[in-house]
Amino acid sequence: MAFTAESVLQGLTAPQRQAAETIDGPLLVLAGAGSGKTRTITRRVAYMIANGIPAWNILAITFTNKAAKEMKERIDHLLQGAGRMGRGVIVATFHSLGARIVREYADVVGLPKTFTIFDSADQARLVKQALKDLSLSPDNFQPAAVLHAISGAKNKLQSPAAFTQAAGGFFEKNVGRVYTRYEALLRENKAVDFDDLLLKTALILRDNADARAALQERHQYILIDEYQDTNHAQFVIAHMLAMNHKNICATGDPDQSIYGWRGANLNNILEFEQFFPNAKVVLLEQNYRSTKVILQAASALIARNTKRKKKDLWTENEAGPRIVILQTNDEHQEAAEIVRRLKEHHDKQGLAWDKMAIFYRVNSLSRVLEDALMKAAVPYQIARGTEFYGRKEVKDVLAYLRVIANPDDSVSFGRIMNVPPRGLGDTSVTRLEAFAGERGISMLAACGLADQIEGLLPRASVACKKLAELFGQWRAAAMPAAPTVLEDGSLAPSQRDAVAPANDDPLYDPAFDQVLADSEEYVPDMPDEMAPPTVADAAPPVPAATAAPVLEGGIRGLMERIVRESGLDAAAKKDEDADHERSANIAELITVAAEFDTQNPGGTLQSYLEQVTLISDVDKLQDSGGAVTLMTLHAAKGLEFPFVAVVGMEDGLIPHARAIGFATSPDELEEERRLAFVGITRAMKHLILSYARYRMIRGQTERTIASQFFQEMPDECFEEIDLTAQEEGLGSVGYRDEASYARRAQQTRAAAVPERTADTATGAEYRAGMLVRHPQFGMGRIADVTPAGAMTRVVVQFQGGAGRKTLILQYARLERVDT
DNA sequence: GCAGCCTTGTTTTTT
DNA sequence: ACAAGGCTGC
Repeated sequence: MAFTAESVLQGLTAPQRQAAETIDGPLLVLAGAGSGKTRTITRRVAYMIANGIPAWNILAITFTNKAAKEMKERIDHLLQGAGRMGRGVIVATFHSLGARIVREYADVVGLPKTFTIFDSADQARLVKQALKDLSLSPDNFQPAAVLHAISGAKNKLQSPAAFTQAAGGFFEKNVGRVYTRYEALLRENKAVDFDDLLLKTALILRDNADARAALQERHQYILIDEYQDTNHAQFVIAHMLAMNHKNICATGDPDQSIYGWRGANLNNILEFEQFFPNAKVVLLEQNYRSTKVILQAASALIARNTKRKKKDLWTENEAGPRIVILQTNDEHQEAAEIVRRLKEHHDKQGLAWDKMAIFYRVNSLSRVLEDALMKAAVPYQIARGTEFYGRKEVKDVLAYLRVIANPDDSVSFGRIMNVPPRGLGDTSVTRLEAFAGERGISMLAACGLADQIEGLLPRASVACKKLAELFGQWRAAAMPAAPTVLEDGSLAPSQRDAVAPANDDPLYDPAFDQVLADSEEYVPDMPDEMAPPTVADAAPPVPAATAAPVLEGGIRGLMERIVRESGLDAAAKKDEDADHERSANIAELITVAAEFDTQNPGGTLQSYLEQVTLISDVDKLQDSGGAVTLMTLHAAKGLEFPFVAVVGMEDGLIPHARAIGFATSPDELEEERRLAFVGITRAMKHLILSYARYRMIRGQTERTIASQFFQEMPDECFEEIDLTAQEEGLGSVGYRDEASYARRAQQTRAAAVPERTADTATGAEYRAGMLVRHPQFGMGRIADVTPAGAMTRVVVQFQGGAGRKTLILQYARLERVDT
């Protein structure tokens, strides 16, 4: 078949075709679950190329690396079949795109090109350090909460100054101080965090006309998938890129927005037409994935939401079997029964293992399932790609690499300074830190000058010098072309504090402005991954990549050398009996690095580190692994399986306790409903929704009640299997007990309160109206109590700046104030 | 300086 | 239940 504009549209339905044909101007594709969205957009890209649009001018943004890789493959496949190459199409995630743009325009934001990307663990470390520097207690300012606030600010493009200015209460004011210090620490380490990849990209595009123009020309046709899950920073990036050529296609489904907690703004998609006037809107409502029964239940559920664009999903598929609602005594019985049913389908119907999946709300539920699968000898894979990179020994090796790539990364250096033990204990580290702080140099640099440090033991001094020397050698081998950032005076921290002219823009950040001023002589170069391929009939629009440092022996060779020369392998071997997995994990890391070398010949150390840092849980999943797939509901987005089981369909899990509370926003409950909707609509034919009457949560067995979402789906979709022994007393709180649902829920919750003495709060002794004292927020009055055993929540109206807060009683350390 | 024990806390979900 | 961080004893 000839490769023509017409041929690539073959087989599309009318609305799909309409979407694929609209390549100029803004386009919104509202694609219902299972409506053939991926098919449509890959064809759309092929259609563009068939119409003569250079592949490298097309940018497709996906949600995960895995989705990016798959889309690339599908496009390649479409174009190769027609004798053309589509390799030049850039497919990236917002974060990987951000990493490349920030790398390319690093000097515009005052960073060396070798900057490090900090992961969540590094971020937590930095926040703790910032709290310490400001003498704020981590008890009153939980690092996770502070980090969340900082992340929220960054997603809204708020600089520390702007955030502090807008801060209302006591807590926020202090978060503002922490944010300021946190940013300074990032800069000292020449590092960025995940949010910075978006924020800095947005700022580069917004504030640097040259960069904006260049990037607009490079990315003339933009396609953004999962648009419902974009946050403000991503929105700004999209707008800045598209504002000139206006060829932007957003695809998504408001009903599948499940990342509100991460700053995703549903309005980005709901109000697309206001942001992009004259936008064409295409609705894909026909579902090709699921049976009528599954679709009916899902549609009924999602219809309860108010924040949505109404869509009527329909299908020509068969009615299919009813959805199984499985009730069991506990999570062990639940897991065993689900595995039994999977096995039955495998053995009797010949359904392959990789056609089945089990979803859960929280990762902690996976353990019991794993046990049951293992016991039944059922092969399974679990979407936890990041877990491997979270292991201590793996992080240690990567920390060495990060210091080699960026010697200013003192967070990584601090991590491995004494790993394996080389006689540098707390005292020596403190001395070194003080010395480095005084001189404004990195920890590694301080190590090199160890003999100048007063009070440092000779033994420690020798160890320091030796370590610094090792890093010198490694750097020379790995970064031949790289200038030593240590000697690069233009990036001195003092630059940050320079006084900038007044500006009343609330988003204005003086530090950013300062670095902009230095960006005149910037000459863009193309990161190699983004460089367009050489195509015979058209020249790439930008010069080829500048020579990257060639790494002898690849990442693998470097890694092997480090592991050997640092003494890591000796240390791992030494206590092999205690922890035999350690050497194995390091070996595995080296194997994966070797794969990277093969796939990315000439790949730089930065590109390797970038890839492992930006990896996501689903990225490692294999399509044809011949294994049952286990993952969270969040990770399941975008996937489909003939057989799906969703476990833990209980109030408190789905919807999660965080979202049920009386005082929490209805928006959160809607997001939980969307999450359930996503889970259900992953199923093509068979679906099990299960709940257990008792479930062990954090070591405590808790009585549960069925998810309230069961009430929202029609009974005729269900077949109920009840494996609980009908016992005396409470009876079973099933999904059907609508009339007495609320009353029973209360009873069950009250009965579920574990045995505790009066001094541990369970809610019984707290009532609305009572005066209480909180160690952090001070005096307040209880507005509401929601009894739920260990999860009992109280809403307290605090006096002073703290305002109204919902607290988990068990953790809140509330104190009654008797009047 | 370091290993092992004990206390403490634990807001899902993730790039 | 489980992990991380602090403390104690060598």
